[in-house]
Amino acid sequence: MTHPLTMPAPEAEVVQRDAATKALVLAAAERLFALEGFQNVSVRDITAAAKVNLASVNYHFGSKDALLFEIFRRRTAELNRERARMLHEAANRHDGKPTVRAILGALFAPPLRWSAKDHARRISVQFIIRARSEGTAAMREALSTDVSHLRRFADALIAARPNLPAEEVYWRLHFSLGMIHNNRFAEFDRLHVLSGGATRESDIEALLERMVDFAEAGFLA
Amino acid sequence: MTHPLTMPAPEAEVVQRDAATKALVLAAAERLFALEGFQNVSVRDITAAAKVNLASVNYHFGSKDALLFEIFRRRTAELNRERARMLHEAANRHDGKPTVRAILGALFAPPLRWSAKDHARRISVQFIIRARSEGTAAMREALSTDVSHLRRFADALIAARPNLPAEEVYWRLHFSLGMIHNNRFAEFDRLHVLSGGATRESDIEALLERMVDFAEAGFLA
DNA sequence: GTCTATAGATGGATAGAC
DNA sequence: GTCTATCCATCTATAGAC
Repeated sequence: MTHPLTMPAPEAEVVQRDAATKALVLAAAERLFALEGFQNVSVRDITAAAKVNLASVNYHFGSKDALLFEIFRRRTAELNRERARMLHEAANRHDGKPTVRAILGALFAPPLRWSAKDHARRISVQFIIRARSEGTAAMREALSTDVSHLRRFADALIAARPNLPAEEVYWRLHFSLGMIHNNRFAEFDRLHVLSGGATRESDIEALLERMVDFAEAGFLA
Repeated sequence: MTHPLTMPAPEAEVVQRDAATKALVLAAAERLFALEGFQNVSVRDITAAAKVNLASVNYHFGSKDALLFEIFRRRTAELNRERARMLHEAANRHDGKPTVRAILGALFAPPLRWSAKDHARRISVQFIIRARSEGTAAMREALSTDVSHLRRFADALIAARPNLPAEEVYWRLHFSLGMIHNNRFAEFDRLHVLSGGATRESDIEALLERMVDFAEAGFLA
């Protein structure tokens, strides 16, 4: 025991460095994948950005694809949990039968609030959106789980609009999801150019209200 | 002249084979890129599918990226032309001031009709959608031109809803574009699973009307 | 214009020393 | 667990024969 007071035990130190390395890799990978695209980022890019060793990706995650999938799994689980929580709360507020507006709020608010300039999950939303089109076979497979999480939203919407054919409700849900999936940085930038700077995505709550207004009108049509 | 009646002149034959090879490459590349993603398709995959020589991509197009860009350029130009034509016709029908519904029809109809099961451009729509998220730097640059083609649609919508702040109109146009961009094969399949088979994208005209209904309601809200 | 062979570069994965 | 060196597969692009 050479430094009993200034240093942790060797085992603890190893565990700490281990966890730190893993977290550094996860953060760097998520960021690079979200910004550059999955196929445009190499393991070398990730480890260089994270300032860790090249071999650490394979050591901690097994492979590049496994790392990608781990990020995907964590973020979609977190997002789905938050959406389900908001839907549950909306149901509680409305005696188990939430309004179309409340359901759409639960669907839109989590990914939109994550997109706020100072939010810790800002980059995660971009990652998730990208995963929908560029994801690996394993990720596309896992998106079936996503369907089961959408089940509750579809059922709630059908209950909220009992006179509408279910098929119609599914299509409108599809349209609403399209509105969300279009919120990539590049699309915001293009819109900013088109509008001559009039659109600012900085006011997330205002954007959320705009989106809910638009989709709600579509559902009540 | 060995076969003057059964064969074209050698020069014509060469030109014909040339044009045929180029067309075969273009078709195979568009298809593979649309289905598998840009980075997941190699020049070898393309030339194998087109049953032409490996070197022909570089001979006819210069590089893999140039081939990709050529497909992108052709298809977006064709799509924008058709949208502009429909918008122009709608303006003519309404004394130069088309309704929100007619404008949305001109925006949605071309890519949706191309998506019909038996349409020659069915795969092109998938290619274009993919280009928006996976495109190269050159393609993203070219999407600025896309902005200028959207100008007319934005202006027409602003004129059709003069009491609405322009910023609001831009956001609603953004939402409407999101509805279109979400029409990837994978998303249709997922919706099909979620709805238990109730949604069939085979009836394109019905889907077009659903989309216009939804977006029009959002614009009139 | 077509085709084969290959140069030249990149990237995922791993062995083995520490 | 970390790190270097390296293997091996894959890919784009091109030279050069036909």
